Amino acid sequence: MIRDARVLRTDFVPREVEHRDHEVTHLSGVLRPLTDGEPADTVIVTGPTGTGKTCVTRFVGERLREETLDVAFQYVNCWRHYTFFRCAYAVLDGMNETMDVHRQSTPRDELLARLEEYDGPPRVLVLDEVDQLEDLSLLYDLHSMPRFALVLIANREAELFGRIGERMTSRLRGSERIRFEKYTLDQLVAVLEARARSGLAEDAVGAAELERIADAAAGDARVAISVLRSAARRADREGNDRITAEVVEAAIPDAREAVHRENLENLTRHQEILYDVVEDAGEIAPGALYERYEGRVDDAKADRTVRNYMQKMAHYDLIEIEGSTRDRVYRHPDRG
DNA sequence: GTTCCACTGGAAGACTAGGTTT
DNA sequence: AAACCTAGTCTTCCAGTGGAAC
Repeated sequence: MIRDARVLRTDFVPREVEHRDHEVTHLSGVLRPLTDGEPADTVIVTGPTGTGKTCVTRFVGERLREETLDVAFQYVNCWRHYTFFRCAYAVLDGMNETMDVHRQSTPRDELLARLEEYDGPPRVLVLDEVDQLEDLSLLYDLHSMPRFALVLIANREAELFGRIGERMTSRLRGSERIRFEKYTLDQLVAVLEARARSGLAEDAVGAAELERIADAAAGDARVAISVLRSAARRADREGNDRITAEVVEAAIPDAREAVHRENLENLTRHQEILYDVVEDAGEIAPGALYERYEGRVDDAKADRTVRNYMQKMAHYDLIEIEGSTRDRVYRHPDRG
């Protein structure tokens, strides 16, 4: 039933992008000067998760490379490389410039100098989830190097500009913006149809089933595609040559669970204990949380550290945070 | 309206791990 | 071997916030 598993991965870049013509044209237009060896403006791409930001950017990058031999394209995920050092290192790594840069004890000045020395072809530098960078001064440095064309991807523009320094804000204010909106139900069905056509056997899934998946995904293509994948796997396992309505229903919680399980595995012992406390309580105030956490370990971290842990877990969607001062509560997402 | 105070999150610095230099 | 780097983690300190109690 599965003809090409790659197509069902959420990071797959299709040959044609569905319902994002305007965004594709806009982004290509901004990067166009690179084909003549001219520098291109910085682009800020914003929109909720699963709206095709990363996909469109990669798509445009691949097409640009097909058209022009002399353009390099590089993608860096700032969630995974969230410090100044790791992000700069990742950029250098993509340029094969890291051989003599050692994993540690390399001052940031040297990393910057090395970036500045770059004299290869113009390079499109995509910084995905750029709002996750904890030190945004790297943007300032990269922005001032004309050999790099920056594409900054963030969920919300306001958050990015809120953290960015004033001098950087004024420089970026004039840069191009591309905003992505959530997919409508019909658009999402079209996305799924395209993936099913090239990834699955013919007639493996019907229109009603795709619509059900699209509906459950609530405008998020990433969720939709991973539900489709797990439905296809499930059908395969059960020896079914069609994705039935029952298989779809069973696959919907699968996708959520898989992400959840993966995130839990990344936690440290202390974070795990905090997660357990919140899970047991369902909902808990900060004071009580810390008290119970302290009772369960004999080497408790400082309260400030616990607050950092909680932020991190909230980021992984493992817990929810509500309220900003005295009304703050931590909550387990499946309850309350 | 005023005061109280539980809580937040930024900043600065100590500490640790892992490397290089002398 | 000792002295000296750096990144990353954690702690300490504290101004600020806004809900709750008066």
